[in-house]
Amino acid sequence: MKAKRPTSHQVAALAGVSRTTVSFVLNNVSGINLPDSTRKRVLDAASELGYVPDAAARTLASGRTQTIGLVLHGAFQLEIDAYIPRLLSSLFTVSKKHGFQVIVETVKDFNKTRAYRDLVRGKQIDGLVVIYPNSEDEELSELIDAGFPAVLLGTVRHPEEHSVVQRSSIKPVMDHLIGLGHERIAHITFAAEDVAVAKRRLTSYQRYLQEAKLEVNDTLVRFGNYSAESGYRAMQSLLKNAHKPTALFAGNDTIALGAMAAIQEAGLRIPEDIAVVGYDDIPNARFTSPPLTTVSTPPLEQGRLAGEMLIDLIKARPIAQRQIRLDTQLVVRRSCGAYLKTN
Amino acid sequence: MKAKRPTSHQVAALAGVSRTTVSFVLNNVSGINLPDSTRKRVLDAASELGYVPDAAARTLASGRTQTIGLVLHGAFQLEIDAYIPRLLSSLFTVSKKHGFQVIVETVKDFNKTRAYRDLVRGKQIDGLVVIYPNSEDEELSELIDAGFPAVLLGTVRHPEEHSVVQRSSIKPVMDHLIGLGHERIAHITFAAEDVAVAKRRLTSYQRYLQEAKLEVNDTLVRFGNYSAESGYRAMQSLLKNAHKPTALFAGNDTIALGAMAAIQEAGLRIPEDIAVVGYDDIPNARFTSPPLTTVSTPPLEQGRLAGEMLIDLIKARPIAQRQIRLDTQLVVRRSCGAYLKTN
DNA sequence: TTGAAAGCGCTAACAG
DNA sequence: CTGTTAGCGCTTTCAA
Repeated sequence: MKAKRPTSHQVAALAGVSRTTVSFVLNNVSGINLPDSTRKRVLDAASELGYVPDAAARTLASGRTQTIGLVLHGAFQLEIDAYIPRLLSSLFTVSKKHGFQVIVETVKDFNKTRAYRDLVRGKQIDGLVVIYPNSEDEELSELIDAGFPAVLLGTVRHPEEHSVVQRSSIKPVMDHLIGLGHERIAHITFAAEDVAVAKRRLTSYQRYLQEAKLEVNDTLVRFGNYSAESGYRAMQSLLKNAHKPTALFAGNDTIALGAMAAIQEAGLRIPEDIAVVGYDDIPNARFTSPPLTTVSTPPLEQGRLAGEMLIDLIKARPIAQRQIRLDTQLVVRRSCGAYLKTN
Repeated sequence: MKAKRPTSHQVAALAGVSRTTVSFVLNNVSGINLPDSTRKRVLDAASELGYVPDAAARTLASGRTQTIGLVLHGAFQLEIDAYIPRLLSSLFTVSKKHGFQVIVETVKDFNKTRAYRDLVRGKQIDGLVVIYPNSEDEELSELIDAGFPAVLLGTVRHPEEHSVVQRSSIKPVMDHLIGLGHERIAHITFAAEDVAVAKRRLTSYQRYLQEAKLEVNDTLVRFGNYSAESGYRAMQSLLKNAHKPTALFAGNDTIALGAMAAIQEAGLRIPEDIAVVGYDDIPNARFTSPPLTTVSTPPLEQGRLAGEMLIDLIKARPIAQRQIRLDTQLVVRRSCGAYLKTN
């Protein structure tokens, strides 16, 4: 691509106007009334030359990058968790619709990263979406305090921060399992405790057990690490308990898949011997054997809303609500449910 | 973030040198021998001020963006196919390691898109990775002919084009199924025919059937569309055939998952009634019920190699080979295999 | 070995 | 309503 690209100068020359006018037309600057004829001449000239503005020059001059940064937990989330790609997809779509690019920044360790700083200070992005931010992330707090546009997903850290989160459906899950008569309900988290959402699912699980006067016991809890593999191993470990659980609440569907494999491999039936509930309702959840009971969550909507909120923020438009809470819903399938009632 | 960011000017002032020197030090320009003392003064000044170069200014001046563009088939690939996110992950990782950002461009219709053009002409990227490029994509060909760095994944269009592809393992799959005695083997593609890889899997399937003098019949073929859902429906349709297939070769694992659900829902057993083979060996494949026989493919390696090749291309370094072909391997699990032999 | 200075291509005051 | 012009912050050639 050594070929000289056309510049706004050439477009101006061809259209017989100044570069200013070209800029006005191409950026659709409001408050300027150009005759349609001029406008058309410019547009025609631009398309004839195949003119596309140089992004860097535009950014340098305007201070806007038309790019948003998406920060997530490195390899784990992208390689394994089926929720994230769908979130990404809708974020890409909505961003594109509004003329924004998305830069994805994968972060290994949230506690010692310069990911935000370099992206923000290098003026590469106009705003930030952070998935599952760490509650103690100081750098993020500083950025937000300084007024940098940011939308957090999944975790509410501070009510003033802009966020899109899901309402929890842990209570319906636990009510359902307890209603079926289960008394030894195990839990496998989908991530370590430093991921706030994973931790919250765990503590909610414990709270609802307590409220139902059921056994709250650490021997019924295991920590997964995003992958089906980790769910598989966690379940194997749970099956070694003296008193086996009669039900499992998995931190997410991927964990549940691994756990189901471990259960069936041990010669136990789902749900007759052990009922299983997941979380997220990934597209495959209805195609497991048996189909997985889970909580349906809206990744596409979450991505879209986060993108729209961030863009509003970037454009300094008023935000209706700083915190959007999305509904989630228990979806009962065969992996737990009617079957047990007939026992 | 209204706070004025420090510029190279201020770093220069603090270090008592010129901006040129700052630029030399920060960019590690070779062929310039600066005394370590100067170098250190600059580095110290930069870190004291928290200086991060303005990306746009740097790009404008240097002509380099340090960004690569990744083009894929919109929502479908990202939301559904488990292969893509893993590829992305490794591409992100390797890019980051070499100081490159990644811009993801999702494309709806490869036949009428300006995705490449705007990204390239807007000088937003230094190079391009295209996943499953369309064989007839003229725009892409023009770009490559013009010498723009590009690496294609999954599809070989022209031997001269840089690409990272997988060796096919269709033959081992078909050999295995045929060796087990199957005579009516069905196939569900993972995408429509315009995706070259999907098409190639189909034609290979047909070729090996033919070579084995087995029935090649369009009633045994269905077209899926990435999702498990589409595999599910395709299988339901296959099960309506007068002569049911005794084995299924699914275009990928996600399709296989849906198909397995349809088979089991119809009251049939896997592999006793119908054997199933997938493609990709997604992380969940060993946790299906029964575990899925499939072809293991190396998304992480593919992403890494593509990234490295592209960066070599961008930096005009010599490329060892224009085409990298990765090995794939049949992984036999219970969804087809030993079981049938005992029948 | 270091510094001066000329752009890179665009935007957006400001002037006309 | 349109054109002139001064930067935006950096890289890099050339000269000192």
